[in-house]
Parts: sequence; C-alpha cells; structure tokens
Amino acid sequence: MSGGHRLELENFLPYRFNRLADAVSRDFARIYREKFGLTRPEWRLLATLGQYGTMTATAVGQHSSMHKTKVSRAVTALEQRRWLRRTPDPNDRRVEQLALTRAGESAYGELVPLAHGFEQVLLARMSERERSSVLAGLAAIERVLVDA
Amino acid sequence: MSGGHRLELENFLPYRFNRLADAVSRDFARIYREKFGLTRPEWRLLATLGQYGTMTATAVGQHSSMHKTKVSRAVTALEQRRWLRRTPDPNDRRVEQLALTRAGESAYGELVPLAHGFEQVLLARMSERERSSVLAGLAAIERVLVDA
DNA sequence: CGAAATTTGTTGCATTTGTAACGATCGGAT
DNA sequence: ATCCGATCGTTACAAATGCAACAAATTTCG
Repeated sequence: MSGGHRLELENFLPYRFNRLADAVSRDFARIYREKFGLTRPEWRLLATLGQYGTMTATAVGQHSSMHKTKVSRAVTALEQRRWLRRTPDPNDRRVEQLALTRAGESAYGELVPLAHGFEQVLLARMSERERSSVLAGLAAIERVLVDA
Repeated sequence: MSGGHRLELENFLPYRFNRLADAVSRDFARIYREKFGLTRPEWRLLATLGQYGTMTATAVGQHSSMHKTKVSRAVTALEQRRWLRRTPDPNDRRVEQLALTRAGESAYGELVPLAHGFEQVLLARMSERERSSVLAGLAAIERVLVDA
C-alpha cells in the first residue's frame, strides 16, 4: 500500500534533495563567484588541487564528481588565470600533472576559511541533535547510493 | 578552531548535498525519461498539476521551485503533447489557468506509483534509525534555509 | 612483436539553462 | 479617469552542459 495515487511533491525525497542542494549551492556559490568570479567547476577544481596537491585531470574528476569535459574546461580557465600549471608526465605522455601555482594556492587559502565559515553558519542554527541527524542522514543516503 | 587552512571536499556540506541530489535525481530521472521522454521541468509541472489540480504558471513555479522560464517552456511542451490545457482567466487576462487533460492525468497516474516505488527502494535499504535521521536531517536543513 | 582494445583529454555540436528585456495587463494613488 | 509601478508570461540572447567523435598514447593479449 505504499503507492497512493497522488504524490506530495514537497515530501518526495528526490525533490527535497534537489531543492536543498540548489538552495545551499546557490548561497555558497555567491561567495566564490562574487569574490573571485569562479564558476562551480572551477571552484571544485581549485578545492581538489588545494586538498590533494598534484594530480591528473581524471583524478580530479573522480575526487570532485565532475565529468571530464567540465574538468577540461575548468583547467583551461584556471590556467589562463595563472592559478594552475600543467606538467608533462614522463611516465605517461597522454596526461599532464596539474598543480596550483602560488597565486592559486593563495586564492585557495582565502577561500577555505570562507567555506568553513559558511558551513558553520549553517550548522550553528541547529541544535546538537539536529546536527547529528543531518550528518547521520547524509551518511545513510550516501551508503545506500554506493550500494546501488 | 573551525577554519583550518585545508578543506576536505568530501566532508563539505554543500558538496555532499550536491553529490547526493545529483545521484538520486539522475536515477529517478531515468524513470520518467525512459518511460515518457519527459525532462525534469516537465515532470515537475506534471507532478504539480497532478497534485493541486488547476493553477497558474506562477503558482506552479512556487510549488515546484522552478524559474518562470522553465515553467513556461514545460507548459509549451506538455501542451503540444496534449497533456495540458490552458484556459483564460476571466478575472485576470494576463494569466491562464493550467490543468491536465485526461491523457495528462493518465500519465500522472502511471508515474506516481513509480515515484513512490523509487522512494521505497531507497528507504528500504536503511534501518529504521537511519530513516529517521534522513527525515530529521532534511527537516533541520529545510528549517535553517527558510530562516535564512 | 604487433593488432586490437582501452585510456586520456580536447573539441564540435546540440540541448538546457539563466538573465534581461519586452508587451500586455492589473492595481493603487491621485 | 489616468498615470505609475508591479505582476504575468514569453522570447531573444548568451553561457553552461552533456554527448559523441576524435587523436594520441598506452595496455592487453595472441
């Protein structure tokens, strides 16, 4: 009896997830967009290289959940900004190792506290109990999705 | 001590929300895309009219969190499919009342059980405790976002 | 070794999307 | 009644996106 003949969209999980992600993402995007004029793929590339150091475009895509065309275009953009440099890989001439330049590291260093701050503001409005629920809920869905 | 100088993207809330919504959305989209060739805006329009009956384009946008251009284009698409009909509003000649045709209701009737089924599969993989966390976590974030 | 299949990253093309501008209409203020 | 601002919905335009095709390089395996 789970499937009635009507659907309450505002209680439907896929819709709620999307609504949520859109709202949060839009608010956070304003930070890196207004401060540095970055797009979301560019921000993710910056964040991934800042976190892991040198890596290839494919690895960036895996760690940041981005399609390779998004990565490719973001790499071009950050390279033109001189925030990123490509180095040929002696072991595999198909790939290039990507790393942030000093300017890139500097921008990353400015953005990280803003990111943490944004997250803190979000969490600070909740009770401890709510925070646990958010984290546990996220973990549960992530687990289910991996299995799928 | 909240803002370190590094950011773990995979633990960063906006990133996790996006990743989650993308994955769930992509899986569910396959259902209405493969079965009826609907886009997401079209599905949302169908779901909103199916749930609420007759309403204007602006009201659809409010209830389904869609920009008015998305609604406008989805209305055109469903109208050409003969799933939707527009009726002039005698009280306000700027708007038209939108409603599903019998064919539209029929498609809606087919999709609702699939939507519920999809949601059930997701929830069935969790423990009762996890399900409560998901719902409580969603509610908490939605509350916080409304305040903001 | 060498042919076939796979991987890596870029680009062309079509689709989707958002922003801004617009015409038409409505409501309020005078 | 008549401006003036706000609202409704559409459309033009530009930007973002995904898909498919591609060249170059590597790996697999007979």
